[in-house]
Amino acid sequence: MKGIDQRVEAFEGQLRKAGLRMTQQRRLILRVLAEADDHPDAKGIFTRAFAHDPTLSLSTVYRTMKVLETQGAIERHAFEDGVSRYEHADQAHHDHLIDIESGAVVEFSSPEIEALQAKIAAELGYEIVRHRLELYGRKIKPARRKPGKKDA
Amino acid sequence: MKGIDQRVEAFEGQLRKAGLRMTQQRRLILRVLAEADDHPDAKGIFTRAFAHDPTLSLSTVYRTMKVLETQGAIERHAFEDGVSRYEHADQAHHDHLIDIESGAVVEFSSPEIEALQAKIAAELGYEIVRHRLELYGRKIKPARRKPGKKDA
DNA sequence: AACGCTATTGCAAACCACTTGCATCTGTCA
DNA sequence: TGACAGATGCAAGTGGTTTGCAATAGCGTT
Repeated sequence: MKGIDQRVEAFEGQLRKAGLRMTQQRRLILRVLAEADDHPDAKGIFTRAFAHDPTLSLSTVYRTMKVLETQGAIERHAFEDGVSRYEHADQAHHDHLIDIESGAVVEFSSPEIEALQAKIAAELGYEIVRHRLELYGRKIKPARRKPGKKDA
Repeated sequence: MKGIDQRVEAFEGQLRKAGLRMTQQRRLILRVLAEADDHPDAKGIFTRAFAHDPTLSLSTVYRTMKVLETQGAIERHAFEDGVSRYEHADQAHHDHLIDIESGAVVEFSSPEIEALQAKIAAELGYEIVRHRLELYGRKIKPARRKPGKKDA
């Protein structure tokens, strides 16, 4: 948990520059996001923030998420169930592996895949603007052995 | 445009086997899907089918899509806008490149990427059940030259 | 420190894609 | 041909997200 306040302050400057305001609500939502280590949806963010400010409304959360996304402060993802989930954007690019049993989201990145994507797109006459890569899988139950190398 | 009738017939047998019925509506929707070379959504399918049978209802389309998906006759995709789009499933596995300017969908497949995905998942202790890979890009305007190699 | 302009908020209603309850209709199979 | 269970149409219901509007509150200015 490092640098949450700095992040909020930095974002405040960013907002100001855009002629927007740093309100209590935005500060709160920003904090909730910074403290989250998962990928909460709007309702999840609302619930956590609501605990600190019972006057907050869900629509403000939605509106704030849009502002944050426009400002590039967060990223929005929609996994299989279709609901938008958010994560703060101050991390390196990565894709997601979703555990279809637990719903857990694991992040990963693969320069090789990115390179291949670019190559494929180029061959089709396109340049990639963005992409979406999600793997849906289930945990491999490791063979009951000495925890060395595992088979397939 | 080959084999639409055969496809419909084959699917009829498949339905029967599952204790389901081949209705006029399903026949019609199946035909619309077989004739489609794009990735229409429910409303699009409805519109096309409705032209042939004005008594058809949108809910029947949705219900039919669910049946078709369950039977493995079609695949459902949800691109960025979140609405479900469908395509018949009698083709090889592929992913999609979406032209962000025209909305056109180009299909492609890359065994190399698939292999990398499996490798990455394995390293994280997962086996992939399914995945979603979408590239969003824009057409590269070719340099006005002899169509040889192009710059960046 | 108070002022005013305008962004922002809360609330409720609206939207949109999709689903569902129910009465009716229609494949299917005997 | 008849009966029964599956399928349909319609309208109402869901669930996530957006929006109109009047009230509130940042923030630069005085």
